[in-house]
Amino acid sequence: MAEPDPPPTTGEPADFIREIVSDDVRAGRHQTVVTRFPPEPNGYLHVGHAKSICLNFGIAREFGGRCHLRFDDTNPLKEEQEYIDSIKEDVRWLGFEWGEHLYNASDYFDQLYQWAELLVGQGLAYVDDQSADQIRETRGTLTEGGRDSPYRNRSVEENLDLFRRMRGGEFPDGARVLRAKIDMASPNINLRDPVMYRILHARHPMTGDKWCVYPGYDYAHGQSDAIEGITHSLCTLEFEDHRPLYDWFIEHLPVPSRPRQYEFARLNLTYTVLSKRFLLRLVSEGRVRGWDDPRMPTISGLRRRGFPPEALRQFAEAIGVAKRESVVEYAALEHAVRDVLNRTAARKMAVLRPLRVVLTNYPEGRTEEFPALNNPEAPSAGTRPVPFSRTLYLERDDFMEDPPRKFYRLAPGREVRLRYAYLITCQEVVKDAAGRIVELRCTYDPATRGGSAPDGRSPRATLHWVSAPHAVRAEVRLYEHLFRQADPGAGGDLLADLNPRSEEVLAECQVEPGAGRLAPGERVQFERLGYFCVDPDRTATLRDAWAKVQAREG
RNA sequence: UGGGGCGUGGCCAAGCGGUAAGGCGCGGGGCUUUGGACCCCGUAUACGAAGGUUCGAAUCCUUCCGCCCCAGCCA
Repeated sequence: MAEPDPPPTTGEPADFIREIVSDDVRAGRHQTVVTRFPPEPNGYLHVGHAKSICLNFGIAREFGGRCHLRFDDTNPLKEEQEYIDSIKEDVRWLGFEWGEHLYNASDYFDQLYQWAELLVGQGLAYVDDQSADQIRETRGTLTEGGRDSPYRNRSVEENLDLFRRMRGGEFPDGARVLRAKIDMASPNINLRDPVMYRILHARHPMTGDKWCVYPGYDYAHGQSDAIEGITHSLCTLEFEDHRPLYDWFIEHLPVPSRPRQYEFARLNLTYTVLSKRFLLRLVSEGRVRGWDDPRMPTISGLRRRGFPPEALRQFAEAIGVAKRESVVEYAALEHAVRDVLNRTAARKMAVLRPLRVVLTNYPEGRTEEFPALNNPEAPSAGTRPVPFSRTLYLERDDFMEDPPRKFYRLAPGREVRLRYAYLITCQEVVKDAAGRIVELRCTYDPATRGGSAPDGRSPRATLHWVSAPHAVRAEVRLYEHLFRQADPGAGGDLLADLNPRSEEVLAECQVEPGAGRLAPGERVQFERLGYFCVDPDRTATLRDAWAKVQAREG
């Protein structure tokens, strides 16, 4: 569910980009602010993209402008329809809408081609017959300029002829490229006659077999921005060096508008890798179950994990936007998730590692129900009846035969409160032949119905529980970081840092009956355990599939 | 050693010459039928370093140091 739009921000701009936009608006440089989110459909979106989406759509919303969703589909070798579909779904899920402003760089291939011919006609672009290797060798190094291609000074006529024949499919892949004629001696490598078009006899998801020459990012991106009337083209830091080139094309072409590029630092998260290339590898090698595996930092993975879209937006706002490279602690993301879930997730009781408890003085066959708060943070959420009986399940972790100093929970001879029910006292520990605890025999105090004692005594601990005969068996999956290192790959090998215990499956859990009626995707808090989400993609029996969102405590 | 950026507490991040916001985390206390949440309090004489300008500098100048990005017919 998309949340309603947050109220427009007022007051001072929250970051340097909003400050720029704000100044532009105040100075009257634009009548409408237009931004764009330009993903390449070569993989699924991840939290890093969420930051960019929140920035671009957020600014558009705050300034009463609009944000386009534009697929940067200039490389048919890597792009697929599946990715296009997932990207749209993820952006919508995050709570943003592009309306009719859905575009593709490929929508502009005709225009881009015409402008390329225009540049050729002005002597500002030429066809180079050198191989990729030769171009690399003559590009120079970081400290020395490059050398002109022997084809650099062909006549306009010859260039035009060659370029048209490239388009016509006369040459094989890699035979020739179209290059912008700028400056082979530039200290900025991006200006050393960058490649504008390459020959690629490949079928494109949108244009099919219409083209066999495709524009590169540098040539396509800025012009696409100009065509769409983008006012502020926001991208990450690594494109800072490309800005002079971005501007060069804009200045030398009869484009309909004058967009400006601004760069900000991409998101880095501890215990996480945000590289589409690597995430693709995890998926293709089967190290995870798919792009939407709950352990993946993809938006679809986080969604399946149970992270609410509001939490991602809140997170994006909390971390800010700046130019300095930084690594945000995963705890900041978790905080946002807990903050949202604490006030929205319904509470349920579930026992992950059941320990049978028999209340020896509770009548056999008797059942009663206690009203339990659905959400203490939101009284309006009401209550639900939870069945109680003589035989219960308690969490094994909540009992210790020989409790250490600060352990407040159940122990032999000790009294604790069962949430919403009674105070009980452990009288006897039953073990099997192997010495393993199999059952606890306790007594309850009938006078403490509801959980409070008339004499005012109050146990240190309140435990969650489930009535054995009423419980629903469930599989619960607990998740940890995908990587065991805060900075995965620091040692040179990302795969070596994968956390072998990133997923733990508990098949014998017992949950209160109401938990069996939850809808797929619904998020709940199992009291004292953490937040969980009904896994929508699991087996037919929805109730036996849960994914852990947050562990409350180690 | 070319070019482009960046350096404020453990992690993010405000600050735009007038004497260091906020969030996360952490520590302490309160409250509590979730050891949760919530509420208090604490957590940078200090802003990469050194000089300089100024009544006054994290904010201006100089030099130095450190880190990141760029040599795809990827984006």
